[in-house]
Parts: sequence; C-alpha cells; structure tokens
Amino acid sequence: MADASIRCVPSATRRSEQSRRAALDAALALVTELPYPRITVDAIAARAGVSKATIYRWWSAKGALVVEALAQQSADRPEEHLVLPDTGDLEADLAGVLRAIVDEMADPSYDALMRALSIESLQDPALRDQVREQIFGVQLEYVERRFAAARAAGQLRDDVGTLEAFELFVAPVFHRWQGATGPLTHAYADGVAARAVRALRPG
Amino acid sequence: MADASIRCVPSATRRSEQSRRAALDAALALVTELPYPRITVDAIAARAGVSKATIYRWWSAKGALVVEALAQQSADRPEEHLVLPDTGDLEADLAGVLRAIVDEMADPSYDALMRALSIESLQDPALRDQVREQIFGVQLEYVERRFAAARAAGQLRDDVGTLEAFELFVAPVFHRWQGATGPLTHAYADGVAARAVRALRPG
Amino acid sequence: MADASIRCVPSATRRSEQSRRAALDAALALVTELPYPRITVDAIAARAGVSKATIYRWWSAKGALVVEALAQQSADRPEEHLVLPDTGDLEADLAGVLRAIVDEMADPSYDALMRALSIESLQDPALRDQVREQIFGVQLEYVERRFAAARAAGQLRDDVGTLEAFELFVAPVFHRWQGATGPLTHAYADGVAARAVRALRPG
Amino acid sequence: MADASIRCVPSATRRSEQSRRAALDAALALVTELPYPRITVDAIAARAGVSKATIYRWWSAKGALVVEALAQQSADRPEEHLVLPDTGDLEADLAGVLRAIVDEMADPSYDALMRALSIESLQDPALRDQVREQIFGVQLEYVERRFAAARAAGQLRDDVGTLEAFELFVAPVFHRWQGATGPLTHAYADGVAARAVRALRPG
DNA sequence: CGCTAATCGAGACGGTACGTCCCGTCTTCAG
DNA sequence: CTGAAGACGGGACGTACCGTCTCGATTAGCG
Repeated sequence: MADASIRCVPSATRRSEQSRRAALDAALALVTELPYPRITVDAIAARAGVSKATIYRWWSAKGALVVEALAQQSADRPEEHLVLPDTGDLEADLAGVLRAIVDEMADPSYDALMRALSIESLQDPALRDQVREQIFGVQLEYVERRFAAARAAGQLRDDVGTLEAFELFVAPVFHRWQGATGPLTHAYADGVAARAVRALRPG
Repeated sequence: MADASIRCVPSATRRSEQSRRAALDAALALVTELPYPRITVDAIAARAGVSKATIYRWWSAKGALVVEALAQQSADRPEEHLVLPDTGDLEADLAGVLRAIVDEMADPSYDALMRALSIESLQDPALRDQVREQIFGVQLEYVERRFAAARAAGQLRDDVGTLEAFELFVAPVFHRWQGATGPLTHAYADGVAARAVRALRPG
Repeated sequence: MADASIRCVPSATRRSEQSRRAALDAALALVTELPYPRITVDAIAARAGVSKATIYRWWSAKGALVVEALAQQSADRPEEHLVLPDTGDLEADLAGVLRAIVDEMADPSYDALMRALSIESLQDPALRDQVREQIFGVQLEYVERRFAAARAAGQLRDDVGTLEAFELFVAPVFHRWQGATGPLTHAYADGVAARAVRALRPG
Repeated sequence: MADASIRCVPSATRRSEQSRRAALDAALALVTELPYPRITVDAIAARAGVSKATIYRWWSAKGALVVEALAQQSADRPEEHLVLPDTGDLEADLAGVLRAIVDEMADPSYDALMRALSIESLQDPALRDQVREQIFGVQLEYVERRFAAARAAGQLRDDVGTLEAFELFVAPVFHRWQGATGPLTHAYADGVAARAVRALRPG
C-alpha cells in the first residue's frame, strides 16, 4: 500500500506531478495510436510538452515509462480487471469473464496496449518482473478470491494451485491472441471455461 | 510438402542460393549470441559476407529474415519439433514432451530464439502470420497425428478440436515462460499434462 | 582522319555499332534532362536499352561515355563550332561569334552540356585532356584560320600566339558563364571583342 | 566587415562554435589531402570528431560545407587574396599578381581547392552564388581599389567596368588552368598583363 | 519574504543503425 | 557465343532515434 515509487535518485519532492502525468498520458495515448516500434521518446516528450531530459530523469527508458503508464491505468480503473463474480456456478462465472476478455481483445486500443506490454516484457527482464507484479499480480489476486470460494465449496481439486488454475483458463486465450492461431469468439471462451472446469474438478 | 517458396518479388531464378543460406545462417547464429535488439542488419550482412543491399532485396526487414531463418531451421531439423510418441498412455506422452519443452526453455539459446520470434510477431502482423504458418503450423501437424490416435482409442472428447487440445497443454507453459510467473519444472510439466488429459477425457 | 578509336581491348570488330550509338545518344539526352550528378550509368543503360556490362566493356566510366558523346556531337555538327567568318573586320567577326556563343549559353541544353564537360574535366585529368584535344582543339583550329588571315593583313601583333589570342576573347565569356558573375548579353559580347582587338592590335 | 553570418535555419544561438570550426577545418584539410570525389561526409565527420547529424543540421550537403570552409579561410587570411600593390605602374602590378597566381596554381593543395570549388559551383547553382558572393566578391573588392587609382591616374578607359577589367586578366589564366590548354609560366603571366593593359588603355 | 538550488522547456550534440542508391563486376539465359 | 537482364559485394548517402549535455527561465522551500 505504501508508495511503491522508489524509482530514481533525484529529490522527488520537487518533482512536477504535472510533468509526470503529462508524460504518462502521452505515452498511453501514443501506444494506442501508433505501431509500437514507431513510438519514440522524442514523440512522447513532444506530445506531453515535456523535455526529453525530464523523461530520462525519471524513467530509465521508453519501456519503463510505458509500463508505468499501463500499470497506472490498471490501478486507476480496477473495474477493468478480471473481477470474477460468484454465482456459485464456477464454469458460468469463468465463461463470463472469458467472454469479456475476448471482447476486449477485439478492441484495437486494448490490443495495442497488450502488444506494448508484451514487447517490453520480452525485451527487458526488469520490466517483465514489473509487469508481473504490478499488473498480472493484481489480476491474480482478484481470481484468487473466487477460487478460494470454489475450493471451499469443494469444486476444486486440492492438487492445483491458484496460479495453475489461473493459467488454465487465461493462457489459452492469451496464446491464441498473441499468435492469431484461431478465432476469439464467445463460443471459444465457453469452451475454454468448460475445459478448465473439467481439469480442475475433483475426482 | 509442395514448394512453399513463393516469397519475394524479384525474378528468384537468378537468386544466389549461397547468399541466401549465408544470410539465414548468420541471422540464426547472431540470434543465439546477442540480445535481440543488438542484432543489426549490418552485423548479419557482415557475418554472412553478404551486402546489405542483398538482404534488403530479398527480405523486407530484420524480422522477416530472422523468422525465415527460424522457419528454415524448423524445417531442416524435424526431430526438434513436438514429435509426440505414442505409447498408448496419452498423459505420459504429453508429460514427456512438456518436460522436454521445459528443459529447452532453460537453454539460453532457445530462450533467445523464442524471444526474438515473439517480439517480431508482436510488432508485425505479417510476421505473426508467417510464424503461425511456417513454425506453429508444422508443430501442430505433428501433434495432430498423436491426437488422432488418441481419438481413435476413445481417449478424447468429440467436442474438442486439435487446436484447442494443443493449446490446452502448450499455452500454460508458454504463458509461464513469457511472463516468468512461475517455475518451469518437470513437476510443473507433469501437472500441465495431467490437467490437459482430464480436460480432454470423454464423459 | 585516321580512326582515333584506339580505345579498349575487346575485339572491336564484333562491336555492335547499334549499342554504341544507343549508349551515346542516351547519355546525351540525359545530360540535357537531368542535373548532372543525378545521371547514373544505370539510367543511361536503361534509356539506351543496353546492359551495364556493355557500357563498361567499352567505356571506363560515366565520364568517358559522356565526353565521347559530346565529342561525337561536336564532330557530327561542325556548323556549331566557332566558325569565324572573314569580312576583313576582325572586331566585327569576333563580336558576331561571341554574340552567337552568348546566345547559346542561354540555352539550358547547351548549358547542361557545358556543365557536364567541365565537371568531368575537373574530376579526371584524362578526360580533361580528351576534351582539350577532341573538342577544344577542333574549335581552336577554326579560329586559327581567321587569325592567320588577320595576321597576314597586319591586324595582329607578332608577339601573340593563336592560343593566347583565342583565350583573350573566349576566356572572359566562359569565366562569366561558369561563375555567373555578370550578365551575358550582346553588349557584353561586343565589349569583349573590342577589348580583345585592342589587346591584339599591333603598336 | 559587417557580420556576414546569416547562414542557416536553426536557433544558431545554441550552436556549438567548436563543432562548427572542427567541421570546417576537417573539410579544408581533407580537400587538400584527397581527390575531391573521395571526400565523404563520414570522413569529414570522423576527422572533425563531430557527428554526421550535426553536419547535416547546419549544412545541406558536402558542397555547402566545403564552400563555407573555403570562404572562411578566404576571410581569415586576407593576405592571400589578390592584393594588388600600387607602384604606379599598372602593368607591373598586374604582372606581379598574375605571377603569384600562376605559382599558386602549381601547388597541388591550391589546385585541389580550386577544383573542389569549381566542381561544386557547376553542380549546384546555390553554391555557385555563394562562391561568387563570399569568395569571388571579396577578391573583386581588392582589385577595385587598384583600378580606382588607375582610373584616377587616367590609365583606364572610361567604358570598361571593374568586373570587365578583372575578367580581362584573370579569366585567361583561369581558363588555361581549368582546361590545361597551355603552360602557366611567369612569361605567360607577363603576357596576359601586357594584353590586359593594352585593352584597358584609353584612346 | 527573498535566496539558492533543483527542475523545467528546449533542443544541440556524439553516436549507431537504418534503408536506399549507385558503383563496377559477375553470372545466367534467350536468341 | 553475344549481349540484355539484373543479382551481387561494397560503400556512401541522408534520416531517425538514442541517451547525454548545456542552456536560461522558473519555481519551490529553507533560512
């Protein structure tokens, strides 16, 4: 809960919150507007009305800025996370969330954001860890609650951890999205949910 | 099996096979030696003893060259694919392959190749499609055979396609690799196989 | 009169006159169409419908081809040389020729040709010599006749050679053209002629 | 005398004088060391310890840089201009300067500089104008003074402008240098001076 | 409340890699 | 067995970003 922003050396009290927001907003906007490799620090600085020096004073590189921007957005809008409802019917709850994810993936902006995150994660282990903790971790927490309830209701095997369960229904969708290896439809989402539940069912 | 080499514009008859191989080999070598963003077209050209113009004559960019190099390697060494054995025990067969995959992912060279492929796929839809068809597709074919046998043996549900089955056991591993969200151990591989088989079992 | 074309090694008997003319014509055409540095051997070859290899077989470089093309034209159209009339009035005869030169210099094509010649002469001593002998020399011969007549008529000092006399009325115009240091008008031409004649007059 | 440095677009206040001098000096040095076409922007940048981008930020091309370098040198060393002495004997004064010019033309460095200037002037009208104003113009001014004195002393015709007078003794030498059409000796210089004076003499 | 030092915008700088263009050579293939 | 077509290695081009830096101008917070 404490301020996680142990980031850079400079005094940090003097830091202009205005510049910081401008940079993050500009980064976010550009990520949805341009193919990722065409986003440059110069462009972000220009769009934000901020100097390049200011950006490099507070972030180590383009990637760190982009990842922080996305984490920030993720923190600002908790409703967009994987908030699993609990109707008692695990498969239906999962299917609902997967349908929502599939719908979101069709949105070019969301697609662009995901792409940016993935690229930076793949290029820099430090950013990958940051993504895992600040974005993936948050999502995992939400899922954990629902699974705890399911476990309590005896709907989950004992030998499957939350992370493995989470992977079981998220990874296929993500894999298909990233590789464009098949259609991302509601029917597909339902199928993934059904298979996940079968795999997780006790007995 | 047919000639898949409908590739680029120029006459293609006059093309120097020697230069082509040199470029692909150099690209492959560099991918395993350097962090991906540090690989430059100049370096590939120099290593291959080929001019930059020649590279740009036949490939649109670094990414296309790298992807073709990997696809080529994939075609040259079929033994490194997902060749699923058929012992009759589907879960054991899957677990064996997943263990092999997990081992491979620990190899820095393989890691670098995968990273390169993923980054390029994410940056350019055309390359993503090329990867899907020339690399992913080949792997899928191998898997298909084993699943056909399993299906014939009544070990597979009727309502699950090969692609979905494939995703079920490959996507979690890939997801965990890419996000570094958990350990990639033999135990984990076994767990994925077990869950996949449960999800695919009829009834 | 003898064949001056002791040029290159190849058989020369087999040489395709058609290709040779096509190349020279294309070079000439391009010189008048494009700024000189943009004229490339590829462009000449393409325009001529001749292969680059053929060009390099017979000429050492672009410059040699261009210079030969201009020399050829110079030889083909003797009427465009400095043909000094002989009316008995040396100053009037010179003024007439200088006016003609000045008019020609206003023609963009002629301007382009001169530019090409000068550039090549400056870049390569061998071509400079070729220009001197095949183009300048021809012009000088024409002038020599008129000056011989003038000398016979006692209108020329004894201590001035033809070359010096020639320079006296040609160099100023050429210098002004090349440096764009002043207007090139008929009045100017007349002035140059007058000064030249004063300088050359005996006594 | 006034600040002639109205040159390029960008802010110019922030411009690094150090980089500017380094680039000009390097260009000048290379011009005297290498045949002109072999001088590359990369080489100038490397020699100057300056980045290519900096060169292109302030000069449009190699030619502009070289011309400015020569103009700069011309401004820095006024003693090397055509400083006509005034002994009262115009012909002797001219002959002296022409002998000096002829000697200079025998110097390979000077030859290279002139060649470079001429080539660039012929290839680009903008540079030709720059040469005329920043180099030729300066020389002309020096000559003008001597001619004003001569005119005051009644040694010059009224109907000949300074520019024409200047051409009369400079153009032949320049023409002979550029075309290599004859020897550049002291005797020749004396002859040119004599002819020029005859042409300019009143009556 | 005014001094002083950090931060800000602007943008020039040394670099590195880019992707293009042209050179002059060499190979292939149609006539 | 010529010659058009054009791929090739080489190398310079001019551009685009990178991340650093130097400028004044602004501004915050300690004295």
